Amino acid sequence: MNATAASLLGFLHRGPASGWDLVATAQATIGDFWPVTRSQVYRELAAMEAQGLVRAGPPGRRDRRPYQLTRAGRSAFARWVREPPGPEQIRFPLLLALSFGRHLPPGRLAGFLAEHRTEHEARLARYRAAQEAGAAPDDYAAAALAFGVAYESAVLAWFDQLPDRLTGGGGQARRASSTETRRPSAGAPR
Amino acid sequence: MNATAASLLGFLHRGPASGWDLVATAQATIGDFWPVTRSQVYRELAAMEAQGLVRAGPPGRRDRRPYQLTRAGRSAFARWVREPPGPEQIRFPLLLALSFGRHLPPGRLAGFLAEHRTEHEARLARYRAAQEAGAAPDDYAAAALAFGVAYESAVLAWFDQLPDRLTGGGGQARRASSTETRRPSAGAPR
DNA sequence: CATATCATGTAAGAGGTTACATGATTAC
DNA sequence: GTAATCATGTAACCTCTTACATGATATG
Repeated sequence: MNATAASLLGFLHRGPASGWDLVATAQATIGDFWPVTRSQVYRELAAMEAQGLVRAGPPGRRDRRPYQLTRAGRSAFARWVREPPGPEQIRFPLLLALSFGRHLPPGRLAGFLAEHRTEHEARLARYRAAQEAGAAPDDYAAAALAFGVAYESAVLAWFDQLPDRLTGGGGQARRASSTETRRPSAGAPR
Repeated sequence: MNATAASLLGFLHRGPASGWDLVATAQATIGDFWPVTRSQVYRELAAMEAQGLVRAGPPGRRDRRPYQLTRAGRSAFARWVREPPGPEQIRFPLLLALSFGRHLPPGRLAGFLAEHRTEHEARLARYRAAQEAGAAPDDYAAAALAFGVAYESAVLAWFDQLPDRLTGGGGQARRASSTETRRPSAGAPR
């Protein structure tokens, strides 16, 4: 039982849902730390139906095919959720680029960093907004959201403590003094 | 050109190396944010040799097969490293378990959290030790290491701000506080 | 001479991504 | 009627993981 499939079983505890629904639910609730694609959902649903973990109920409007938990599915989920979760898997291409920074032309790395910083800033804003809107339905979701905030905050703080040499760009040109007219591109001021 | 293969090309800039060497180098330098397995290394080396990006030099002791960069390999790497790095991929089973916390028996989630916290504590200690030992050969590696410290610190801080209801749970609570006699209701809220 | 370490690889499969392909219904 | 959205699925491919299999050389 893989975690993606198990998560679908978890969502089905709320009631019958179609593949389409499950994609939406997954994206909204666990998408930030456990990406799930349409392809996977339909594949896992088919596999789990074959295993008797879910059952397609009466078809709805359009081509809607709502699935519901079977007793076997319920217990498969219960078994899965009690197992100790594995370590997190991280793959961070930006750090890879950073590691090979010596092979990058001047300013290029600074550009990469600036782009990613912007991205993380946006994500933090999104999480904060969700927090303030009270979007989390329970303490568990709230804790997961808090993780997002903690993570993005840490990433931003990390960006901001990087030496100017890496973020300020222009190769040997470090620390253009108070007159910052030199670099129009990505090494944006914060 | 995938990032794993490209990284191997990157390492080969330091001089010829065997698959074995490259596994060790990769684990030591990028392993924390870009895991690389033996299997991948040998496969990618074979593939890159077929593409003319690397060439096996004269065999060494034992069955050692040192590879070196070709000019094509050098330029393939140069092309790769200039491309904007993609977004980080994170998969965090603990957060998944947390999200489904309502389906966990009391105390179980607390146990998971405690185990992971210990793990992250150890990693932070390792990174801090590496920093203090001056293990980073250059500013780039130092920045990557700093990321590790920032990340692990944030994770620990997150653990420590979780509501008692989640961490204080039933069974194997870490950090048993002075009032650990009450029956916790970890699985109960809403 | 036995054990640890160095060293290379293959096989099988799981899991994930991207693109392709199709059709039904609703809203304008 | 036409565009947007809902809805399902397939195909191909890439990447990564795990386990298997083998042998050479150092070290004690």
